[in-house]
Amino acid sequence: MPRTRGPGAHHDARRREICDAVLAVVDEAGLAAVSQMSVAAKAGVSAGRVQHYFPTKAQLLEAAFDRANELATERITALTATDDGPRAVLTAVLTELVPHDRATTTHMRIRQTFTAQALTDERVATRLRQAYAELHARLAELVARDVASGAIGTAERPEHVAARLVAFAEGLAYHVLIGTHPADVARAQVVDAIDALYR
Amino acid sequence: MPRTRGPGAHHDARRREICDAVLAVVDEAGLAAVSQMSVAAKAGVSAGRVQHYFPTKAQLLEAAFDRANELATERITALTATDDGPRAVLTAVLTELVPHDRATTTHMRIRQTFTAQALTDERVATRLRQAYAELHARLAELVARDVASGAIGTAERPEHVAARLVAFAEGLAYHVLIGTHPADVARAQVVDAIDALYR
DNA sequence: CGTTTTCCGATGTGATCACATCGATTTGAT
DNA sequence: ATCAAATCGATGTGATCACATCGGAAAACG
Repeated sequence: MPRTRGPGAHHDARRREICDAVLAVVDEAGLAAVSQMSVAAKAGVSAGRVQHYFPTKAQLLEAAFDRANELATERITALTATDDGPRAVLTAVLTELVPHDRATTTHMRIRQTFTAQALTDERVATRLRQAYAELHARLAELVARDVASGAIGTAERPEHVAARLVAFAEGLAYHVLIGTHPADVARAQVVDAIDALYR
Repeated sequence: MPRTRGPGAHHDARRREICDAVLAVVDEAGLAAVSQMSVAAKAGVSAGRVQHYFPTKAQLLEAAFDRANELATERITALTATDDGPRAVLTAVLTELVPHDRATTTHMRIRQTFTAQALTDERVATRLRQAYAELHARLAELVARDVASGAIGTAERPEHVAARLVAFAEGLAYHVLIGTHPADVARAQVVDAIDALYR
């Protein structure tokens, strides 16, 4: 039995595979297309296995959303790691929200889908609020650092600046997704919004 | 037979009632909860009538989305009618996108839901793009007027300014909907973004 | 008034789904 | 090796759904 570390390493790996299959189905066909069958087919496993690891559909969706947030956090953390100063990190993170390749497009399609789901699913809503609280806090801290250094001069609270920039980038992102706004214009507008902070 | 105007006045009225019921179900329970049964119950009619006016579910959803866009256009037209100048109209329309009462909350919940649906439903996507093209054109025209008058000084194209402001207002709106951002702050931020144009 | 079309409620049908159940196999601990 | 737990495939079940069908009621029209 191949096991990399501790008991249940396979258990977690299989859960992750199934969650990734859910996210792939959501990306390609939306939440309505998610079922034991479709997920099992996408993951290349039996429907029984899906049911074994996620006895109810609600648990499956919640776990998949957790997985999406986990992936998002990884991406953001990677961008935050390169410590080129708050401005560079802010720019990197926020422009990454605008779909410009397969990975970012998929990511935002999934996010948009679950945001809609959150409107009528309190469990998803709770997770979404938690994810945004963390993102806003991270970015607000970057803003606060440059406010303290004097690079940013504004009376606006750092948390509000962060929330505003995220909302702007996501609003643009949705319009890019549905094709009503060019990705390059959106990206430039995000960069402009950040630059405006430093004037 | 009570008929107000021309043949089929009742026909159109009943279609509208059913579409409004769809929108009510979407608002309260999401697109997943839309079925002949749920819509008929919400409208207080028989399932047979729903099926008669909308033979397929796709037609029902498309008609409901058209109805939502019709209502949105009415609201915007009402705000545009009061000709207090481009700036006042821009402010009125864009702040109206931020949920602050029952009507605006419902409107944005429905919009968010259909935006997600558009990601995997090309018929809805087409309608969504058309609706945004009209909104952007309307707002761009207002911006262009104040650019021509010199009240707004910017090198940005009016269509891009309009798209940017809408994206920002909607991005904030979604965060207000899910409860990660206060409505009054969002509204003030929208007003600020417009004010920035006039500096 | 008659008839032709529209309306619409009721019922049927096949498909899909979430979830339960259970037997067989595999795995991990001792 | 042995046992107990975890895994997992297969099958069953009841519910829901979209949509088809059809008969009668109502309305529009000549």
